[in-house]
Amino acid sequence: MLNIHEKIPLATTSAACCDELPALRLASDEAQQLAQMFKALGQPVRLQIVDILSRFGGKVCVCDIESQFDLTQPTISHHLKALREAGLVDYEMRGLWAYYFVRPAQLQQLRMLVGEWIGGQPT
Amino acid sequence: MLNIHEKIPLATTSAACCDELPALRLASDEAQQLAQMFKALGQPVRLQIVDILSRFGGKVCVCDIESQFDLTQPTISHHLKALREAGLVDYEMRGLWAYYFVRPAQLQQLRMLVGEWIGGQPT
DNA sequence: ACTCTATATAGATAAATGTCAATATAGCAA
DNA sequence: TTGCTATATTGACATTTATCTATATAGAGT
Repeated sequence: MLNIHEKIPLATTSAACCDELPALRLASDEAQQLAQMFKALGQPVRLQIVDILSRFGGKVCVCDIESQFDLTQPTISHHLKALREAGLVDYEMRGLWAYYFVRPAQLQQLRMLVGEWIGGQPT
Repeated sequence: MLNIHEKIPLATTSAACCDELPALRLASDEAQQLAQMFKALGQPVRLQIVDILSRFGGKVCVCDIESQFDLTQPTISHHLKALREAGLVDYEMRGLWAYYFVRPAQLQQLRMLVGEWIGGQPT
């Protein structure tokens, strides 16, 4: 039950502050990068794309991804780009086809962070 | 290396489709809910708020959260609302003060999903 | 009853996002 | 070379988002 104002008369406005609450552990740039990964997953279509790639566990042709959604090709391409820029997936060209796959190390980063968060607590 | 068109003459346009790629495992509404959690974490300020609450491991006064950021009170309030609506945090009023805390079960859901994704693969 | 304080809500605004239609790019096939 | 195919890029547009200022709400102290 943390509260900087606890036991300080209500009238007092700016109280000496918060050595109890540790400063941000996530440096701003680190938070930026992690947030970009979460954000990429924070869109149902992209979440499902990552789910497809992860569960298939290999390289999947864009055409197969497209066929799972009722969206235009440019829209899928746009979402794939967002996932690439977040570092969550990568791809490889083979002739005309592009094969996408997840980057497990990046997913691992997310799992580790969330794991640290709930590490101490009972489920 | 999945590709519905593999070994089908290029000229052929609509090929018989994709029984190899399993249908979406994440139902649309499930994806919606999970995506909302990821989206909530996909904003650096909210990510840091959750990090603060998780690492402190208890209930934290809004005033203490505000003091960590260079943002106005309504902006922090707005982000807390987004986290609440995603189900990631909850709060409790005590007099004038609101004490926020994480909901570990929801975080657990995220960790489980990501864990399933990378489960088979080497890190 | 009045005032002060902590938090939430409303309204405004600039910026970012998701989608589509149209076009570009580049490999393959005839 | 000419045309077809898979994917990416561009540009437009409506929606959502992050932020602020101003205001509302409601508990506490006097």
